[in-house]
Amino acid sequence: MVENPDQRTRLPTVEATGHQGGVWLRPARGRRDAPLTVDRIVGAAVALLDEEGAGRLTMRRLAERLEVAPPTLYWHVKTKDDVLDLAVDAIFAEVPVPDAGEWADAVRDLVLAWRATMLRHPWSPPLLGRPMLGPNVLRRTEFLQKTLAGAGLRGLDLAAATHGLANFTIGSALTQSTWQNSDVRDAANAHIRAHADAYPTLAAHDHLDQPDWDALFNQGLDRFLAGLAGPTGSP
Amino acid sequence: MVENPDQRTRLPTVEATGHQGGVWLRPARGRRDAPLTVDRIVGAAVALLDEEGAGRLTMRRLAERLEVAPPTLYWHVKTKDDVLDLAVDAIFAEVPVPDAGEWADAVRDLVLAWRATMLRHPWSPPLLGRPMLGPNVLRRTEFLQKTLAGAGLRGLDLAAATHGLANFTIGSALTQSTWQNSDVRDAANAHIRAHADAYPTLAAHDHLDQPDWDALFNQGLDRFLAGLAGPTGSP
DNA sequence: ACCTGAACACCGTTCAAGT
DNA sequence: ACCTGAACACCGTTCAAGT
Repeated sequence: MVENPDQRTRLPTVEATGHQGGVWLRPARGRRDAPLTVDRIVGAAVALLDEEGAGRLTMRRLAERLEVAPPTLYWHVKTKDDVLDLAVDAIFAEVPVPDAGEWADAVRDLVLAWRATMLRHPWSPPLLGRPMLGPNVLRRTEFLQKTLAGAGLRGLDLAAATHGLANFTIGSALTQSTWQNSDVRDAANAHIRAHADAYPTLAAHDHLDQPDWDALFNQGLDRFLAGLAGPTGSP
Repeated sequence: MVENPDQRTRLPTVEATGHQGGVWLRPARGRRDAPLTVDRIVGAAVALLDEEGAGRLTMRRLAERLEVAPPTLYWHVKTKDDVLDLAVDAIFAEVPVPDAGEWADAVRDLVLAWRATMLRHPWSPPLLGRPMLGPNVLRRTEFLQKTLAGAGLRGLDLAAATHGLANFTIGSALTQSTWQNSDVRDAANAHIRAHADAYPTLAAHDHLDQPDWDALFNQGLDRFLAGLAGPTGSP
């Protein structure tokens, strides 16, 4: 896109610097737009992941999108894995931290928003197997555990509730993000129907072709929350 | 490992074929061991994944382990993704399908074995985001749903129970496989303690440094099963 | 039918060099 | 301080060719 890059290496005569448009028209290479920052890299990574999926995120393609040479990224970021970790944490900034209020409502709001964010970025659930220690994730996990502690949970009950809610939510998002692609879902359903002799129950209930994933998740969440107020928990 | 491969390309004289050890000592190239099969490829892939993790599974390294040239794999298998899908299904053959009996016991046995298998192969949980349609996975999912249906669950209750159990189990395995590496866990804990002002609850409860992941999972599972016999479910 | 060498179009990352 | 070209050591996969 730089039409005559050699121009830059010539001695700076008045001709080259002052006339025919001058500095303003000559493409400044490097900092074309804003200067490159970690935030811009992460933003471009999230956009690339949203548009094309995890398999297409490449340091080279990311650099191209930022109009920068690939090695440039490594001045701002240590490895590609760093970019992925930052991208995961970045999307959780979209999850609103609820106001204090009835504990069960606050927990429900947080979990539902958490799930919605993962489903909006379906490349994210498979990445949650890496240590999530970014500020956005930790702040929301802190809120979850604090709210449950405020409801009276202690010790093992508290740990089981916090991890249980997170794990159920993550697992649900992982499953749903797999089957929400209608081509994949239809092929899966056809496969199960074709082997209805081996999988009669799955075939009869269209196990992988749920009409309402939201209702499924909500029922699980309701039961989980009801269980927290149950025999062992004490709120 | 072939000391003099050129020997093979010479005209077959008596000298080359019959003497000095002859066929038996001359390395037969290609089918050195058993002939290559999809099963042997998948077995080698699982071994490689167990020993070195997902990041080190490469078609080239897999071929090397099987003493075969890399393109050879592509006669038996279509893509690397196929190998991954087959590897995931292969490990679930380790999960025993319980005998019929008390439905809650059967479900518990299946889920606990499922979880144990994933934790024995910690590379597997992050791969569960791909369509799992292998016979081992489907047979066990069929058993789970059939057992829950036998307990009287129907419609949304049945779907929510089947997916809920699977999702909770998958999510738990994903989380635990991340934090069971003690180096990662210690670093995470140090990080949270260092920011105890921002994450007071997490820091106070050592959120990521659970002494007993099994107890955590068991409590969640117990509550889930209890909920199935509760207000909405009818068994 | 089954296997291979050579090659293609990529990767992530390093490093000396530019400005 | 920030960016680049060239290069290294890899990838997954294809294909014509061997046996």
